[in-house]
Amino acid sequence: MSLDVAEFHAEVYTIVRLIPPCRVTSYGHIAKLAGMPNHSRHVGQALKFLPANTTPLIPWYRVIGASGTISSRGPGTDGARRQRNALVAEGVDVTDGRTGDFRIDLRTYGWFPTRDEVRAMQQIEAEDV
DNA sequence: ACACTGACGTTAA
DNA sequence: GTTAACGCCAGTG
Repeated sequence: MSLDVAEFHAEVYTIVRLIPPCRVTSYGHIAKLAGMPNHSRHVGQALKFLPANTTPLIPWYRVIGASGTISSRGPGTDGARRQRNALVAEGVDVTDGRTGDFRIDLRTYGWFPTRDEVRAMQQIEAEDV
């Protein structure tokens, strides 16, 4: 069974929507929750593919690297800075590293549920509607 | 087929 | 605490 890219992206989006406010998780953890533990890079690819304004809103800015740093989009881009602003606006404490990188304390803000917990959350979402 | 890239992760030093 | 070297895998040229 081959994996459809669109299907993977959709799976990523449904999981990212479940991240609570003021919490962050990593690309790799999203990949695990989607059942693709070695596709962390493609989680980033899925988020990059995301349009600016989505309905429902997908909190892409709550996804950071496993080391607790906001991934750089390369020099000359402002994506990382916008991500930091979005997190700060939510009340997340973002510290500025020496080399201009942005760090978040995962022990405080990290959100790393199991697949079962995510399934339970999806069940609750379905009931709420 | 080949080399290189990327919003990544783990490990070693 | 840090950086460097791999491993990873779908796209791209």
